[in-house]
Amino acid sequence: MNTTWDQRLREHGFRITPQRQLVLEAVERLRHGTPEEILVEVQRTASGVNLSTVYRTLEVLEDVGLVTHAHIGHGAPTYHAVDDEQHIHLVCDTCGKVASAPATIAEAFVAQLRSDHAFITDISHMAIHGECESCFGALGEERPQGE
Amino acid sequence: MNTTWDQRLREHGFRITPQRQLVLEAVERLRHGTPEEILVEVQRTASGVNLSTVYRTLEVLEDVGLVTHAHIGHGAPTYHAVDDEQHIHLVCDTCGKVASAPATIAEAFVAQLRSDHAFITDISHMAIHGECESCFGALGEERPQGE
DNA sequence: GTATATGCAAAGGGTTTGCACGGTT
DNA sequence: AACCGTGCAAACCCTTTGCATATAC
Repeated sequence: MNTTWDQRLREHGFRITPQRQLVLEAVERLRHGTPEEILVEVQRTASGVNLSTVYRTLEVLEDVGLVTHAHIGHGAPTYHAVDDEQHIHLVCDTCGKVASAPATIAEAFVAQLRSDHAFITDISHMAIHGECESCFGALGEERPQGE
Repeated sequence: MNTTWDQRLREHGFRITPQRQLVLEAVERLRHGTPEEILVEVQRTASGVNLSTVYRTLEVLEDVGLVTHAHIGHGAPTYHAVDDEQHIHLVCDTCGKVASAPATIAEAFVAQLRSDHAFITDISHMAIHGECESCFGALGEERPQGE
C-alpha cells in the first residue's frame, strides 16, 4: 500500500493531468495555502494555469483524500497536504497571528463531544479564535486583520 | 447597572436611531440570524431599511457589546444577542444540521489552551465541524449544505 | 447647526458555472 | 474516438465603500 498520488486519482476515476500534479506539489511545498496563493505557486512553473482550475483541482484532490482545507477566518480557506501532521489553528483576533497546535491536544474535548453530544468532531476544520499571549491584557489595540 | 440598549449606545458616543433599535430587536427575536435574515425581519416593520445599514448597525451593536457573531461555515455569519447563553455550534458536514451545546463543555479544553499555549480562547466564535449521530456510519451520502 | 447615520449604487473579494476547445485514456 | 479537464468570461454571494441626503443631537 502507500499509494501514490496518481494511483489515488485513477482509483477514483480521475485522470492524470499536469495541472493536478502541479497543484498537489504546490500545496505540499507551501504547507499552508489559499487557492490564490496556490495559483501563484503553480504559475511559477506553468503560467497558463487558471484560478478556476485550481479550485476544481483542489476539490478533486480533497475528494480522493490527498488534501484538506481549514477555515482560518473570514477570508479564503487554507489547504494542506493530508500527510502533514493534523493540527489546529489558533488565531489571535487582536494581532491576527496564526499559531499551530497538534490536534491531539483536543482529544479529551473531542471524546466529550462524542459521549455527551453524539458528535464526531473534525477539530482541525475550523480555526480556534481568541487572543494570544502577547496581546492578552494589552487592551484598546487595533485589529489589523479584522475577524 | 444593567444598562439599557440605548444607554449603552450613548455611552459609546453613538446615536439612537430606529434602525438600531429594530436591528437589535430582530436579533433578539431570531436568536440566530444572518445579516440577510435580520434584514428581512427588520423589513417586516420598516420596509425601507437597507442591507448596508444592517451591516453597519451590527458592527456598532457588536462594538458596544449588545450582539456577537459566530461563523457556522462558508456562508454568512450568524448574530446573537449577548444576553443569550454562550453556546457552541456543532455543524454536521454530512447533513448540514447545526446543533447547539453550552460553551461550558469546553472549559477544560479552554483551560488547556491557556496553560499549554498561552492562548485565551473564544470558543463560541467559530463552529465545530464534524458529523452528527444520525449521519455517522451512514457513508456515501449527499452533502446538502456544502462545507 | 453640525456631525453622524442612512439609502442607494457601485465596487470589491472569493467562488462557481457555462461553454467551446484541448488533452487523456 | 469518446469523454473528461481546462481556460476564459460571466455570474454569483457576501460585504464594503463613496457620496448625497436625512436625522439625532
